[in-house]
Amino acid sequence: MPQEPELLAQRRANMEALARLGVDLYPHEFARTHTVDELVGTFGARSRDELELERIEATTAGRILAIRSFGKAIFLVISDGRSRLQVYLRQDSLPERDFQVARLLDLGDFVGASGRLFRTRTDEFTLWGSSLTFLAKCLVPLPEKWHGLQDIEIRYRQRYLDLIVNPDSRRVFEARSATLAALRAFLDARGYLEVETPMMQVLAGGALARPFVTHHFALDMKLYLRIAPELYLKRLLVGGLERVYEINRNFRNEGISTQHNPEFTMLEFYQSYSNYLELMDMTEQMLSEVAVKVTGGEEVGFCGHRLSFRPPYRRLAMRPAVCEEASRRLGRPVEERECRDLKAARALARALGVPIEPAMGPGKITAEIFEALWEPQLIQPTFVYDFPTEVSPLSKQRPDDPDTVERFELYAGGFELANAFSELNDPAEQRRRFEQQLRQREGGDEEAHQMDEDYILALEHGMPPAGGEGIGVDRLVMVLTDSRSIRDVILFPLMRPRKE
RNA sequence: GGGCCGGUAGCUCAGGGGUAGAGCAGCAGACUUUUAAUCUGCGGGCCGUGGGUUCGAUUCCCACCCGGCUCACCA
Repeated sequence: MPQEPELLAQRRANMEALARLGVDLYPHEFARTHTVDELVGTFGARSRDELELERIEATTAGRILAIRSFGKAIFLVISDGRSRLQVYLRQDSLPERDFQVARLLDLGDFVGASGRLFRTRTDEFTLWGSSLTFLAKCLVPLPEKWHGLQDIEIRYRQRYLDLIVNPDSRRVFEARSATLAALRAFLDARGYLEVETPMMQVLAGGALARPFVTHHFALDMKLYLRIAPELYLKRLLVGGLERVYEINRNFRNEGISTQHNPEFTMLEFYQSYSNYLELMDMTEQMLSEVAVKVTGGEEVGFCGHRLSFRPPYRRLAMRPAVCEEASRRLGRPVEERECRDLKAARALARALGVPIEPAMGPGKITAEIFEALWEPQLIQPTFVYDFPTEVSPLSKQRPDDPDTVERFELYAGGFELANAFSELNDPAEQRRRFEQQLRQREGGDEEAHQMDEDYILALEHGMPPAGGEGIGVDRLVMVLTDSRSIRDVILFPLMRPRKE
């Protein structure tokens, strides 16, 4: 029989001593007149004389983060998660039992206290306790007060500990909430309808990625967790909902990295009678507004850079950008037709040292070259537009150039934040694109798009011209909170379970 | 999946082939305005797991587990 670790046994002993005093260890409620944050916010700036004059009585509660005991007097620091407040307990100011309770407290316990606000000799804003109520026991020792919780694995696995001791972590998730609210406010103000579409789909479409597979017993059918909501949102355009958006989780069965979590939050919005050029302007307005609401300004610090979300953003057409950078690196003029011809594109990739697969066509090769040459240097918000049709099975072609689609991606901080295009609404062309994807799938590309007859049927009923966009919300929050890893902006990122 | 780095007390971290170290936290005592409280004393460890080398391994070697960064795939 393993012995209970000493630190846990000591806390349990304190709890049992409280029980012997007749203390309710887990009372059902506690009525506060103020939260700690309200007390600090409302009265924390009052001078000592003002507090003496006003004699403000208050009842508040929180978790104990520090105990400084002087025998017949005890200072507690309690927190409501937002702010911290010192509570002064002295034997001659409290009922006898309350002081006995105070002596049995451990760091991390929850308590409530009533008393009068004052300032100590050292000018600390403090509640002079006249009663103390035990509210909940913390049976496990918390991380240290001074260094906080550094172990990144525990921060992710036991996020509650991170939130208790690392105020910066809490701020990140407050900023995340503010980001979602700001995105919704922006779209709501423009007449968008927020909708929810299936997360479990018969066919995982709308993006190019490997899906998670599950099974429904009653219907005895295979189901996929969605990799994107796109094709359902566009069915709603067919249904006459002219402006729709969805903020929800996507699931992709791919690698995990500082920029990838298997489940991640995506905003997708679609606007009838719009196109990718309008969406660029709208994206600039949206991100500017969101940045101001979340961080207080259009400029944000990210990984040592100052990113400016003040419009307009730089705009780079993909093939000309590839030619420009390739010319610079190769020391000879590279022409756009080299990006459109398979043999020339292969040669170009080889010359630039960009790895490619035999099955890739010139469009895919061009996109690969672009990412290799440009992505790391796209720190300031930048629109990359006019993608090869080959890599964009759901986008509408340019009227003057069928090899190019009206599509852009927004880069910031060195990675992709958004993807948008004029939506392909011609069912016959959509069928041809799916068929092209099927050929790529047969060529070994697991992520090529599947044929979706039901979606084509929807298009056959007529979809108005429209623009649509997806924004990686986690990545946006990363940029707005200067977080290096996507795991820092997801409360419970996926971790391999611990053994035993 | 490949490469590099890490895992030692509740937390933050040193250390190193021969009894395991510090600070904070904890326990006992003193102290009725402290605030990283202070002072005195005391506990606390499967040194990630399993093998191997060795008289002896927490230390060296191998494998594995968990994590971080990075590359590849992707958003």
